Amino acid sequence: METAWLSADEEQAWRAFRRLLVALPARIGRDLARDSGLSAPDYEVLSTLSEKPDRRWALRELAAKMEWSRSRLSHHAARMQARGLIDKEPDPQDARGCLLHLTDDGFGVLEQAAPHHVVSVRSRFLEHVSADELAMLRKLSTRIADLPD
Amino acid sequence: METAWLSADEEQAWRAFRRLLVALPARIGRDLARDSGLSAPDYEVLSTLSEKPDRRWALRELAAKMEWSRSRLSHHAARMQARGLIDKEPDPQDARGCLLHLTDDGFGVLEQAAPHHVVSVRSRFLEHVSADELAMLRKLSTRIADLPD
DNA sequence: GCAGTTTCAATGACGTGTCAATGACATGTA
DNA sequence: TACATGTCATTGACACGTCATTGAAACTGC
Repeated sequence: METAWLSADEEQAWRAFRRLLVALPARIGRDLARDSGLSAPDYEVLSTLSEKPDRRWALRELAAKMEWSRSRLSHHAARMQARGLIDKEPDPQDARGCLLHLTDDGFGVLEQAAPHHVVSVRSRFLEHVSADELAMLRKLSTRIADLPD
Repeated sequence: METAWLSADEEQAWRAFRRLLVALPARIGRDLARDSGLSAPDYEVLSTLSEKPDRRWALRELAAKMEWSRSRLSHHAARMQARGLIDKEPDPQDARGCLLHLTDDGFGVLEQAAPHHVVSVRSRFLEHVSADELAMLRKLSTRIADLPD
């Protein structure tokens, strides 16, 4: 296209950053699948559920916490339930709602997965970033992610 | 899970960065779909094809250039062909291969899309990043993306 | 209490990406 | 030349995410 609407610096930085945006989650996701048979979304659901003492969370609240749509979580929870990682219970507080509950199997899979995942995040990312860079990246990420949608 | 295997700083930076990794492409992709009816992959295919003077590129070469699998590009090209954005021609150099060719319609859609997309990238990202940050982000991105898979 | 509105989870259609398998063709080597 | 191996695009099965819709239940104001 050769649109001159980004400066050369901006263009190159944006290109490089887009490569990272694609490559990093792909690599960490592949590690996770290979090591534990989980997808990144699986891991996110399991680890968020495990933060609650009773391993139970209302679907709508879990979706809000993870910034997922309820539809997405409903689909994903159905697939994870079919694999025995979580199960669903009626919400005693709200008959429209449901609770998602981390099964013992799901918790076991998460416990097995977590250390591998940490190694993956370190070796794919953290090891290659200085403390200064990490601090800058955190500020930058928060600033941009917090912009309105 | 409360795994203590990332320091608090690392944990927070990784969380913040993951939010960005999800939110930024989603926002820019939604802008693109709203403004031009294109997905981000559509835009990437169209703009890469348009870089060639004759708007033609062998599928395998285009896939390599974009770092896509040939399977992915084959699927995507079929959908884009059905919408009239590109068409396919036999490769005169290699009877196994095929050339993808940007149609006039596809080129028109790209020309209409490009300025909106640039505004989107600016307002969602570049405007909120200082020159120093951008330089650091570029170095960091290149360093990590260039790691082996 | 009741009607209108909002919120909940579920669902189906669709576009998307990955993986493994396939058949067509190219290439390298005896 | 003939055969083995590699590379090409395609295909089908599956997982995934979005959007629009649905029906049930909760809230709201009267």
